[in-house]
Amino acid sequence: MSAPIPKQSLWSEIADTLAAELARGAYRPGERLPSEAELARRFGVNRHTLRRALARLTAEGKLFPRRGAGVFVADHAMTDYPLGRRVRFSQAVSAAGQTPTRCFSRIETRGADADEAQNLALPPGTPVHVVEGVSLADTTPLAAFRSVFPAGRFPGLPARLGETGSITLALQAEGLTDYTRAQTRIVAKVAGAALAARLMLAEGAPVLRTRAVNVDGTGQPVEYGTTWFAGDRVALTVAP
Amino acid sequence: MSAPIPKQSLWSEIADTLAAELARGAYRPGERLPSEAELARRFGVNRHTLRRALARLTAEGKLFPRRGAGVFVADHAMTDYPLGRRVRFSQAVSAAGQTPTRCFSRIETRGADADEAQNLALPPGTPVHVVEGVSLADTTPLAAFRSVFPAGRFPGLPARLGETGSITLALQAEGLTDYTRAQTRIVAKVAGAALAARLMLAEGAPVLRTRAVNVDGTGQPVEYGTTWFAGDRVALTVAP
DNA sequence: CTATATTTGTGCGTATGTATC
DNA sequence: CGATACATACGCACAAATATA
Repeated sequence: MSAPIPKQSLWSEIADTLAAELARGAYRPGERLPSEAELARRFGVNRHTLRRALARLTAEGKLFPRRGAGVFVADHAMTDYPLGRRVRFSQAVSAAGQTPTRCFSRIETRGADADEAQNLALPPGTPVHVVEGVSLADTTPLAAFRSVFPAGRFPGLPARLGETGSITLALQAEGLTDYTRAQTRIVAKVAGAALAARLMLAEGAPVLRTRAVNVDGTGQPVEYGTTWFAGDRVALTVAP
Repeated sequence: MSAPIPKQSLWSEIADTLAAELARGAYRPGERLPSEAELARRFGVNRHTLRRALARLTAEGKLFPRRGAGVFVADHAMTDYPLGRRVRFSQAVSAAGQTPTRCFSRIETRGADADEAQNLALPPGTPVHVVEGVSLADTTPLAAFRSVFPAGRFPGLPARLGETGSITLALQAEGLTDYTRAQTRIVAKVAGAALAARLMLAEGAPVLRTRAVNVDGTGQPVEYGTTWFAGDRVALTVAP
């Protein structure tokens, strides 16, 4: 006889069990799970042990806890986001049959820091417009962004942004007819508290961060943009 | 009077404090931190509270705990990985001044599942070769991969892989002179237990997963590959 | 090589805070 | 308002891996 049990940790086994039940469709998306206390009783463990299992499923984007309300099954709708020469957020969301929205949370003008200055090919401290906001599909945040523009070249940009609600249109109004993406760097991060709040994600959820410099027809940098995509709601696609 | 303190959670404040000290360079990469017990005393909190702070820094890839030994400062060397028409892992690692290694952990032939069949444009159940392994820079795992090939077209592939140790060379030996990447989908995930072990990462660490289909000159799929990159060791770059 | 101390990982119990219903 | 449910924090104990004498 033998006991060939690998002996994982308890919370890990429970997480696997629950993940399998979720994959099987035992709970519908949006549905509430039994309370932590009930689940702890069911598995015969302490509530802390069960919470650790839930924490992993939450980080994987499968569950969504709401304090005071319960733990809910996340509703997954993956949006494909093509990463081409031009950025077309609206098209990507529309193609998925959803309504694109863009919301600016901060627009300010200040001196460029070292990183921004380098990427925009400006001396440090040169005035730049900084635009922050969130992109939504219907009511779900897909991405948070921060874009930096040389203020000297686009003096009226902040005003235009308020009027048009679109970066592309605002740049056109400032005389920039065409611009393209020079290079993009993509890294994976986990959401900290601030980012998690902006994207309505759990802390520790995976995030795709892209950094790109857009240039005009002469190769002059006109925008240095960073975008954080919710890892379990967006898939970036690259076509050659 | 007033208490204008936002009153974050204790563990969150501690995590921020430690993150600032790490960013300041208070501990060198590879150095051991004070033990959890000592740090807990320093901040005047329970060990669990401190551990939660460490957990976040670990998930962010800043720390690396070794059971029985201590908690260490992670040594970060970001490798840029260009995502072009052709895959050149060796070149990317060499360009960073490191030695590329590839190690195959499993080579088997079996029937294609639904997903594999669809991406290779084959009927489900058609025999395919499945190759799994890890790519390293020096001794650090950068990526884990799984590639699926139509077995009918490359009957001798498993043997060739053992001989050459290279997928590109093995395909050449099987008569495929040239192939290109059709499309790539990129998503962010968190590492589960199995993946964390293969990449020598902490569970919950962020991971970039790419899925790509490679086609020959006629557009026929010849490889369906999935790669998991360690999120804090690799940056994918996309050039237009 | 063995024994012992140290250090991280897991698990239980209890209590309290805070948001929701 | 009270009841419910998740979030945080403390304390204790032991297991497992490592380091050290």
